[in-house]
Amino acid sequence: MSQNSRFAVAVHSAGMIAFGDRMVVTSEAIARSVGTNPVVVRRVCGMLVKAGIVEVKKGQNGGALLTRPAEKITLGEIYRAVEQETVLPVPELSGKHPCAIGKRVGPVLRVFFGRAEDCMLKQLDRTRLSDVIAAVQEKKK
Amino acid sequence: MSQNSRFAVAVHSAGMIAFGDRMVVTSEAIARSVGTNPVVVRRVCGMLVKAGIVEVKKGQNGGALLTRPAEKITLGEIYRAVEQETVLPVPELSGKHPCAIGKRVGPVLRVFFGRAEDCMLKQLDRTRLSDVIAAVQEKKK
DNA sequence: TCCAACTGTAACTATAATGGTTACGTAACC
DNA sequence: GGTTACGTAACCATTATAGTTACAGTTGGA
Repeated sequence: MSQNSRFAVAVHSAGMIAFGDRMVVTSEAIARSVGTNPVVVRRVCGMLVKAGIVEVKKGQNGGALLTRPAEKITLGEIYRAVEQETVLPVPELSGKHPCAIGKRVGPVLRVFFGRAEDCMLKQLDRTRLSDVIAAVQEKKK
Repeated sequence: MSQNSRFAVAVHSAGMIAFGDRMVVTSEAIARSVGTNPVVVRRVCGMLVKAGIVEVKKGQNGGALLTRPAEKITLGEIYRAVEQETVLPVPELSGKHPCAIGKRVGPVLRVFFGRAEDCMLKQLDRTRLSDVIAAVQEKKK
């Protein structure tokens, strides 16, 4: 798995935390549900903490807790919390570049690619964590 | 550069080919403009050929040619030609998974993530190769 | 007909991002 | 104080990708 599954882990984790309605959830329990290692979960949750999405209590009976109800958390927020790289990267070309036209292309592509990525993010912003949870429960019955 | 710049290379290449209005363009010339290696360009162009976007003539005076005017080629088409992986991957979890809830999450995430990605692709479909070329020329003056 | 110019592709290397794992220091609760 | 859980560093394995070299095959022109 070289592919980036941080976002998926983050959403899954946040969902689990929301599930534990007011109860703190340990990284170990989340890891079990996600199917990964507690350290991986803690890494991701650390980013969610920095973004103000979850709180973490240390020590005995410690674990994670959402800072807000799941209705007020969007997937876009979570995405931005754990990813900073662009999805459609345009490589920086080395300073001394011979082709005059080639030099202009990069910035232009960044504009167009950026617009496309914005569309994706807008859709993620429209989706709330509670929507995900609802869909999972829907499937349950 | 471990990041995926195939799409950027593909669009840049297609743009160059369009520039050579009816003239074939060699992989070497494209590579110079893109700032990469001719083999990399040929690899990407091969995918564009498979997608029916460009034609390639071998042999002396060989090179690439668009199969259609740039107005009829969208960035979405080019994207699909060179990328198949999803942008927001959800890891497949190993068959025997203990958590019943966890097992349901993956498919749900794929649906929501897929919607977001569709938005991105729709925007790319709205953008034509000619738009990119125009923007580059715009910048020129 | 032969040669020069291109492409297609295989093979190999280097790089970088990521996930998994172990280990250990630290904080909090009983 | 001991147990529980987090935070983080450190390291390894895996994987995707770009870059590069090499070479066979094709094509057009001298």
